Amino acid sequence: MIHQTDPEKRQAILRATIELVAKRGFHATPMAMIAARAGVGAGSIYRYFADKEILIHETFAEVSSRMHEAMVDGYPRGESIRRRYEHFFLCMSHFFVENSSDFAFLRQYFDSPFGTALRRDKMMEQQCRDTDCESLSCLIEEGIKSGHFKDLPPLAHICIVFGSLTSLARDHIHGFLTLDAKMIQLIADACWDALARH
Amino acid sequence: MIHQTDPEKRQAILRATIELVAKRGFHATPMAMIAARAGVGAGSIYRYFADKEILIHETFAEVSSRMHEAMVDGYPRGESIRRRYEHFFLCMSHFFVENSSDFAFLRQYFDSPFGTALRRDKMMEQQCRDTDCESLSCLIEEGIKSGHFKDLPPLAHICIVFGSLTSLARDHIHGFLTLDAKMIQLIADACWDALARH
DNA sequence: CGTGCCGGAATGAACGTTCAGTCCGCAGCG
DNA sequence: CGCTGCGGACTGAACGTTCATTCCGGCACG
Repeated sequence: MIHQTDPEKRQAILRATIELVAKRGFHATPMAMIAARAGVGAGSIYRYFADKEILIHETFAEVSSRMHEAMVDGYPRGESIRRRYEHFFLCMSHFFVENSSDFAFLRQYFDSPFGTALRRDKMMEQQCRDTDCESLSCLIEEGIKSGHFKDLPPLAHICIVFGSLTSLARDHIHGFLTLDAKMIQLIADACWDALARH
Repeated sequence: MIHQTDPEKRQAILRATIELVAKRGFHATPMAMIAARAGVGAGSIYRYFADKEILIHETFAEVSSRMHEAMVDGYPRGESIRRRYEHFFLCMSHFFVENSSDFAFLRQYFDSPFGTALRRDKMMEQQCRDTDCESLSCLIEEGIKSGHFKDLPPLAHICIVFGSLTSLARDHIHGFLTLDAKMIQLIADACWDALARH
């Protein structure tokens, strides 16, 4: 059994994992490097995580939950669908821009055959478990039913929003364009046009 | 110096690399496995590629050029901007759906810190070298200048189209939705709404 | 019978994981 | 209050494995 005696040390390991995997990719970050960056001995990681794979999965869980928090915080419950859509779009953009390591880690995680199908489901599940359904997918289903949105599979709408957003965030991080508040708003409007009936 | 005595063997190695990296990820496909799948000895790979990194880069070049071909084939030169946009969208969708291993390989390549900045530039460059500029980015610049498209950075438009499309292709391959011809057309229309002024 | 490509065993480096020893804080005793 | 002994978290050198790369005996072809 693993005793997690020092939560700070655990956090340090998680943070080191995020930063290194984000910058170097999973296959190029040895455990020893993570340990060095976290300021712990190589063996100590195994006090907190059974092996490398579990470390990666738990790191994902941590990032995912932090992102979920950011999304739910300040959700304009009960307001118009357009405003709620904008909340999601702006929150995600800001989260990705502000936490670029988290973002890069997530991309690595999802696109390596580490987190395929299963994990995406889990993420959706997690967000939909809320009693008031404060998730993008619920918003989209609502929009389709109410006739605000085009009659496409909900997942197609999600792909348009998420796909655009993550591509933009990536290029922002690589320095190819600048996602300031004004730009984010313009792009949110553009993506809205893709979703909306006209 | 490397003598490439047998072009067929070289192709077999490239194909094996694409399929294995697509399915298992780069860090989980040893050279020995590639050799076995290609039906050659472990040492023979080094007759064609100096090391693993070069093998990956050249595999990317091969996939990239095949994709470029598919894109240029049947380009409706001189027709309306809408029709040319649709050509790109439909070609890419079909290419990704038909060549799902190529697609998965490309995603792995771009999102691992293998092909960051540099490679994306190269891809754009390659497409723009054509005298008639049969590339999506040129199309978009034309659309912005002519007032058909919103006044955003061209790269933002590209992110919306590429990002949506690649997310959709991924979910199609994972079986979460079905990209048939009709669906692709609907989504091309939706993305057009994101690009277009209204 | 020579020549040069080929395969796959051999090699050495690098990695994940382990474990014997170290260190630290505390409890109990003098 | 100080000294000592103890428990367990921590360390990092060592281990066994895996992998990229090399090397050489054999084989096919001329």
